[in-house]
Amino acid sequence: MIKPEYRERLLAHIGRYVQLPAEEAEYFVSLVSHRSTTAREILLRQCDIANESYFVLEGCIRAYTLDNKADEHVMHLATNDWWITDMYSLITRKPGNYTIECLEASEVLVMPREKQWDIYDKYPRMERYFRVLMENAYVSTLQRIHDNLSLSAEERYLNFERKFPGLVHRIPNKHIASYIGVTPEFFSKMKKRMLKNS
Amino acid sequence: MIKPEYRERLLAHIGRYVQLPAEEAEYFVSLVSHRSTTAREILLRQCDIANESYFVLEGCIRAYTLDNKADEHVMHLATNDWWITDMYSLITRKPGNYTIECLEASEVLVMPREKQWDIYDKYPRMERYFRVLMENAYVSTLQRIHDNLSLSAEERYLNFERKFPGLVHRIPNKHIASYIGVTPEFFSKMKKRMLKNS
DNA sequence: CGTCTATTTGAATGTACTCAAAAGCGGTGG
DNA sequence: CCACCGCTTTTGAGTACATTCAAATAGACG
Repeated sequence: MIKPEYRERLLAHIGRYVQLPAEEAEYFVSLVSHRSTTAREILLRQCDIANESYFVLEGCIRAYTLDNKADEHVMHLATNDWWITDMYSLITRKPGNYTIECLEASEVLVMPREKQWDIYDKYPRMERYFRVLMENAYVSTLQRIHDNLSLSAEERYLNFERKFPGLVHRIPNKHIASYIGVTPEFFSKMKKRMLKNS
Repeated sequence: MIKPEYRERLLAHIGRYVQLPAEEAEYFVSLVSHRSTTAREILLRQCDIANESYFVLEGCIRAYTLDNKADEHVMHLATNDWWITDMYSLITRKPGNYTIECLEASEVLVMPREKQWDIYDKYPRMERYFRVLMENAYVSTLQRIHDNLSLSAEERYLNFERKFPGLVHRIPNKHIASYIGVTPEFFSKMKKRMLKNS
């Protein structure tokens, strides 16, 4: 049984995107299970097929890829009330490129892929929920491309702080450097420079 | 009345993502209208609210933004059988940041936003079509972020040629430079270098 | 307390940019 | 059909932002 507080968190998230009759909402919540993780725990490995999505309640989780020089790139950071998964692998049923790792001990709700797909037929309004989620994820990813092209590293970092307040003090900074697209060394020098000029 | 060939093109596109009864497919096609455009014609201006999506049949259309230094960034290039719109503006009903411009005289099918939203209630399977489109758009946008972070400009250009075969000979190269994230000057030098080394 | 990882620092390097100017190209009108 | 005009592409020189590599320092965790 899922803690009522966590139930409410997920229901509130859904409610922000779509209106649901109580029956459907109950059914949706009945499909997820709760899971506690430790720091550094891996939820999905590169080359595995993603079978689940995770709704983050507490903690922080990253999804990263390796490029052909074996360098890591942090593609997603998820904290309170965000979904995280390897969408490519989830929709294609092929081995993915993402490793999903907990950066802190975390609490998540787990949605099995198969149940998610079943619900689309049973309750079409839930398909709308995920459509709208996808639309928003798509738009914010486009914004990230635009920012990478048009903003300086300092500006991207300021954006990051607005989007993830306080996260810089919770997780290794090299992951933040990777997320905004710079090396850890440059990130370190940049932060120092920003402090001096403020 | 839409040319049967164009009708088929749209139906085939839908068919790649979702199975539809003939009735629903007919209804869907009845919602779009055909439009011929000239080169340099603007379909949507920055700061206007997007009311339509465009399915490109012939020609080439770009969507670009301006950053705070008034530099253009080509966010989308659409050719045969791609949808293009300002998704942010379309879903939020707020003025957008994209200008959508035809780079060649083009043939498009126009889907009014309002009719698209209506159809979600009438035929839930169409909501699935757009959900799946969004999932794919999202995944390929993530891939673009990854490529921008991990590939050299040359590799990004080779990817571009694979994704848009022959387009380099059809449109001003400065747009391609912008799409892959380099200046026109650098793009020119890079192409020269690649020719020499091959 | 010791070990492992993360961060900082510095020097040298490189990739891509800016600015300016010349050359090329294409469309339009005379 | 040619000549012109405007836009695009090319070229070159100088520059900047960010990287790489190496090493020292700091911090976290068992």
